[in-house]
Amino acid sequence: MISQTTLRTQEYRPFAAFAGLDGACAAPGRPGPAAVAVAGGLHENVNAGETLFAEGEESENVYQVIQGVFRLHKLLSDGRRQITGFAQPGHLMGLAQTGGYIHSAEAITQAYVRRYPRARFERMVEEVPGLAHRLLTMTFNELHAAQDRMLLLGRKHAVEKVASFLLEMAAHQGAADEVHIPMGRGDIADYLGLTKETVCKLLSQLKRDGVIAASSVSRIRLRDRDRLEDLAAGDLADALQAA
Amino acid sequence: MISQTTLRTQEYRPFAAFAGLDGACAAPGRPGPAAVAVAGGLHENVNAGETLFAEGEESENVYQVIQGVFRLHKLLSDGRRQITGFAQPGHLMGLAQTGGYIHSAEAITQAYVRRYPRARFERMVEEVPGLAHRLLTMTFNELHAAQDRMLLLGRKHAVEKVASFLLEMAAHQGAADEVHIPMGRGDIADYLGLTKETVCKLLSQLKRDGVIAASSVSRIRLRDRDRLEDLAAGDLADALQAA
DNA sequence: CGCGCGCTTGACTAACTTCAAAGATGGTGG
DNA sequence: CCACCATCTTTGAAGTTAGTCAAGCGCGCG
Repeated sequence: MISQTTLRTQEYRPFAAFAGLDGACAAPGRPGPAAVAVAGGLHENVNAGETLFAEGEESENVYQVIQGVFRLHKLLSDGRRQITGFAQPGHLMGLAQTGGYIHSAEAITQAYVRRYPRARFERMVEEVPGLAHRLLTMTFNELHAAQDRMLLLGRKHAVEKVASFLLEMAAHQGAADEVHIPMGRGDIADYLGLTKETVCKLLSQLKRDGVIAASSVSRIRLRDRDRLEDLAAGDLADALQAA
Repeated sequence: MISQTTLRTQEYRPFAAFAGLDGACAAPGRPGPAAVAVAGGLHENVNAGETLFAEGEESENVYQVIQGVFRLHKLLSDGRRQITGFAQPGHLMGLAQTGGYIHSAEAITQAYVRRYPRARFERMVEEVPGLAHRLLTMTFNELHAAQDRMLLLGRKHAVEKVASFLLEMAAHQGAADEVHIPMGRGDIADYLGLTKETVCKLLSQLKRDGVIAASSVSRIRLRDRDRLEDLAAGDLADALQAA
């Protein structure tokens, strides 16, 4: 059986189903800095590079991304970092079961989020019909994506990881061939379990081989999507020309 | 901030909350091979090495492990394998949202499972009060564990992976110092993103250093749990004696 | 326009894998 | 009950991939 893993990853859109959360509840809540009361939550601004919440911290709020991109990461004590995901508009962040947040959230770009105090969010889940079920669907999809990423982290080679990443980004952006990469090379590396140097070298190699082209550091064009998909799936791993 | 990641992983027990599913529903359903009708599902036997379901297959059933251990894995087309988890008693398997199963399930030991046809399971989730919420909790816990494993796969060194694995197994078995390892070295390797040879060599190294002892291949005694926890957390990575 | 940070590249190194072979283990049948 | 065989585990030597270190480049911001 041919694994469809990579393709499935590309099709996955986290939390798109949650868009309908709006207007479910409109309560006061103390406005934080730069907060604006909006139907169902407090609208807040987060600047690029700012930390929204940190791993281990008491989980007081649930956030939904309105605009911008966040990185979610975990750290080892010596500073090694694993980015467990990027949160794009629609995505919920900070859903901790008990205890503190399970990862940190930092804005990669300037961003807006909607904030729901934890207790209020939980009340909504109890009261709004169908919300628990939608949350369940979203969480399953997250889990599914997490398992694809385990396969990537544990078993894919560096080129395969980079190819998978490019296709995943493309899928999030409507599968156009021109992909915008909002995060830096270090973030990509910590997402794929590589170093920033390795990411650079492999992007350069893909450019040399004509699989991709770059109009700028953060804008990449997928010139040969089939080749990229074969690479991401683990076929043709050695089909690229040597340096 | 010191990451508590590893400790949290150890404390995690998948699907323990689901024990109460019993007796929720008792319907006929065609009995499969060796199937016995039991409150809430069909009781089935699975022999060691048998495949319960395969990645991509139409997801017709949801299973709960009654006895035994399963490995859940995904494959790349050239045979590289990533084990995304081990399912122990209480654990639900085969919860696919739409389309086929997201991974394969194979019995490591002789096992018993309870089978719920998919439609029936979904009806139960709708009808049994609190079940959706319990499922949500379980899925969050799964996701949490998956993110810990991303950190392990992407950023931990080989010794740290093996140490983490031993502690995770110990935590599943009531944290006693004598740990039973039901799976082979190859399974451990495919779970940790290593090769079986590397797993062997590092277990031997841990033995030489007095951190663990082995009365048999599948029975390991944790002699210095503190050291093992430091290793698993990524501290002391180089504190072991060289070969 | 200039400066700084992040990106890129190359040479070297280390960690893990691969390959090969010997050593346990346990299940089966004589 | 023991011997045999297949399979899994263990160990060592050689090979590869990705990481580390170091230096130059270039984009974008002020």
